[in-house]
Amino acid sequence: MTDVQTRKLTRIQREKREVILQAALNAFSVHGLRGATLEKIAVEAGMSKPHVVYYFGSKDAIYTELLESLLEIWLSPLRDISPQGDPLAEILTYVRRKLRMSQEMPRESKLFATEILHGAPRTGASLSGDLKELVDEKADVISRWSAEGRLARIDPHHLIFSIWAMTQHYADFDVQVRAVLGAPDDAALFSDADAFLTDFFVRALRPTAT
Amino acid sequence: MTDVQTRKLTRIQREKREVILQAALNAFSVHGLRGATLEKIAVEAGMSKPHVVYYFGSKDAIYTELLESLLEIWLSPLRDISPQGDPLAEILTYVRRKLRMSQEMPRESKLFATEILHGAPRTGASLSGDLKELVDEKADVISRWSAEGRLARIDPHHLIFSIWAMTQHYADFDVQVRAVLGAPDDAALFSDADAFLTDFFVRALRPTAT
DNA sequence: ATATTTTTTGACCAATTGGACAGAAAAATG
DNA sequence: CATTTTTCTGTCCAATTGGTCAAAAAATAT
Repeated sequence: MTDVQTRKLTRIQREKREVILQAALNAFSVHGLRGATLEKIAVEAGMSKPHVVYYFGSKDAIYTELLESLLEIWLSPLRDISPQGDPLAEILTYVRRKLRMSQEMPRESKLFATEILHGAPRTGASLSGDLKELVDEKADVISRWSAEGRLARIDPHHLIFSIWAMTQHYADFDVQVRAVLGAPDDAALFSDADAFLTDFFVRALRPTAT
Repeated sequence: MTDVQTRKLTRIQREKREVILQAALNAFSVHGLRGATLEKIAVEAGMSKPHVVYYFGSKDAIYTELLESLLEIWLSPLRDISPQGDPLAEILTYVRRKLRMSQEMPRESKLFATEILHGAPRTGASLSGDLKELVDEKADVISRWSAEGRLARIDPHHLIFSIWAMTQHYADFDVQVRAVLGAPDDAALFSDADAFLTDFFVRALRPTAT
């Protein structure tokens, strides 16, 4: 076997691959797929360029693997919305988890953002497949809540878009946010954002008294 | 003079430059600065590669010129928020104008998005300068409205961020939006988004009856 | 220790690409 | 018409870059 496959990996192999993936995440999230070079990734990973290729075969493969391995964790907050819970609480929890992910995983957020911004050439299938299915399912739950009068009447798909947009904004466009706010520290910024979003969504989603 | 400068341009020069800028906007908004090639821009503009260089000097110069020339129009809706108008109406108008810009100028939106996503290396000054100044000014207006009880009490900066995020989302991540919604036509999508955002911001911003 | 497999790299290559250059073509100027 | 200036392109170049290859080094197995 001339290529390191993903099937049966030794501990060392898994660690090396992880180091490369982290270095690649740094590079890709800042410069995009074309902007990041194998050279840079290799240097940051502390190994030679051919060694990186030895482990992944190509730059593209690293990028794709990153996206795929992150998709699961990326969607988990949405997946965890429970039809059994309290509607407003469930959605607020979702909003806050997404915001926390923006704070703790900004590189991953930017990786997805650039990918989709550029047309999602290697994610398109997932988008209209798994993602659409999951979103439709949760949209149904939200619709039911609205119909039962436990939540404001609102388009559930666009509601989900708005949550994505507002929470990811703090990671993807942090440079702009920080420039406008005058470079606040991370804790303060995300604390303010949390308060704002909570308040905002409570207002928008609380069912109107009849 | 060996380079075409921006001072005194003939009609023909202005037209040629405009053709190049349009071609470049197409390329940059899809592939980003590094992903777009001079070759592609030249082909799409219907001229040779050195001709493009003749007019702008470098690929970077085209990119920078695009950003600069668009900044003005991009911020105009925010600039037009009037302290004299009705608070809710002013903000709803702003939201709708931003949404319309997402619909009519998605390439421009993506151009800014990629630029900021990648750290705004050639826009940073504008962000913490002109942009911050403008946003602070309008935030003050919104704060006053809130204090006067004409608008919900809300953090004005984060409100502006949320408007940016939600409206630009429809342009920047349209691939994802369309995938999830099942490829609706443009008119239907933006009509729905308009209805959603209007309703959403009315709920969130209407002052609570005391 | 010896053989074998796996890991790691230096040297190299082909393709891409931004752009320099010289000069042709066209237009403006006299 | 002649000349000068502007517009435009074919050709070429140097730098970058993704990736190959042979072989060294290290680890593992016998």
